[in-house]
Amino acid sequence: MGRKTKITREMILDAAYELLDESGIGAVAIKPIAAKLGCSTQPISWQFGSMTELKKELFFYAAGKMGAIMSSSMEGKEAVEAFFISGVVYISLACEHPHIFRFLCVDDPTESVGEEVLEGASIFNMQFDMEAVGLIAKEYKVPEEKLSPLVRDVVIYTHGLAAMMMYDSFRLPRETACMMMYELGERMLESVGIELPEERKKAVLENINRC
Amino acid sequence: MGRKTKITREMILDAAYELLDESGIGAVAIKPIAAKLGCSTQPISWQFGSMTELKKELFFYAAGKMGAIMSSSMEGKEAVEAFFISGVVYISLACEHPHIFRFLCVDDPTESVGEEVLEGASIFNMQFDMEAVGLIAKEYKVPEEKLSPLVRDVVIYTHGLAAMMMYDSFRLPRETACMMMYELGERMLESVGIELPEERKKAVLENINRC
DNA sequence: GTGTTTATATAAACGTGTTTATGTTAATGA
DNA sequence: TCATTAACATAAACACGTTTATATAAACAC
Repeated sequence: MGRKTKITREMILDAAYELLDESGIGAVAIKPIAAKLGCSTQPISWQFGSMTELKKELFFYAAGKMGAIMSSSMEGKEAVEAFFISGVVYISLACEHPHIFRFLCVDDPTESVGEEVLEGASIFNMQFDMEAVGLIAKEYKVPEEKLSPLVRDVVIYTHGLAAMMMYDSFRLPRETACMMMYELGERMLESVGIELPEERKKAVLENINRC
Repeated sequence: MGRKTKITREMILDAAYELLDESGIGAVAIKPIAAKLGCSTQPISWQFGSMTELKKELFFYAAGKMGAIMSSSMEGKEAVEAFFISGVVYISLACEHPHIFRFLCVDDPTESVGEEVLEGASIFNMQFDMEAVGLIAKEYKVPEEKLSPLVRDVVIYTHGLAAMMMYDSFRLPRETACMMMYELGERMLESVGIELPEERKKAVLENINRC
């Protein structure tokens, strides 16, 4: 019983996500959200109680969107290819949606999410990659202990590259950045005897616009 | 003629720097600064005109402090050693003064400094390193074209590692991070035939607390 | 000393964001 | 139909930060 809800949680999160994407987490405030939705601030307060609660949910909302893009991009791909694709998507996110990248992967997660344990933040795509270690190790018969630090290094490198691509203070085309990531990974894998066919590179770099 | 100035520009910048270091750029506001100095907001407004102007100067003020630490740490060192030390200092800054690291090396510089051309930001220690390329290339008789991309990759890796060390969402001891940076650089340099004496490593890692 | 200029205090105006108090509309159940 | 309740609007209270208007205090010039 009661009135039918016109302003849903998802509508609010969508509006908040838009503000985040356009102008950063600092612009995510109750009045701008209300303005975007053409309503008063009441429905928002009513649904989320407080802004910190809204931002907490926004974090998981955005992380979910990112995860979905990651998953769909990697779907059906072979292990090594999937690993590189995750890097391409990561870098592309930083280039095309710097505010979201910052919010998810650079900002202190405890500020938005609180002290809860989370698998987000800079460790964001780390899960993807740690899964990848097992798969690649099995496929190419390389001991995990040898492969793991290399993958870790590629992840760190990718994170650094992506962070540099934000707000293009680095002035580097996205394709070049993805290429750099790929080539570093290639060298790393070659050092443990994993050779990659040349057409793989093309297949990976085709995913540059998946974002 | 006129009254003697009690609240100098430097006192204000110092207070702002403290707030930045303690609680991030969001805490750098005129009232907290005034509170720290035990004065009204008037001297601050009077000296800087506006807060954006103050933050602009704060950027260069903080960058100068960082540069001084860098320089003094690298002073008198051999080229390769100096290169690695700059990385150690960079990572240490991220660990010990995350808010300052973020402000200088991660945040969008155009937001604090405006559209002015600057050598700061993520390209921050890049100058140091690009100087280093020339010196190392000369010393070890390696063509700069071969060395340059490697150094660039180490810089990117170091940036990623440092960014991950902020707010210790990565939960890695600083020493370990510095070691990782060193070892990656070592491998890179070895790939172009530059061998490093073992005692170098110790000398570099001794600089871990220079911050 | 008097006046002028510079540096500061006091205090208010203004904007913006959060939260809450109160009232109103719309749906449901009896 | 009427009471109840959920969903919303209106609007105010409050906190904070920035900026500005006005007054006061200190240095110096004469």
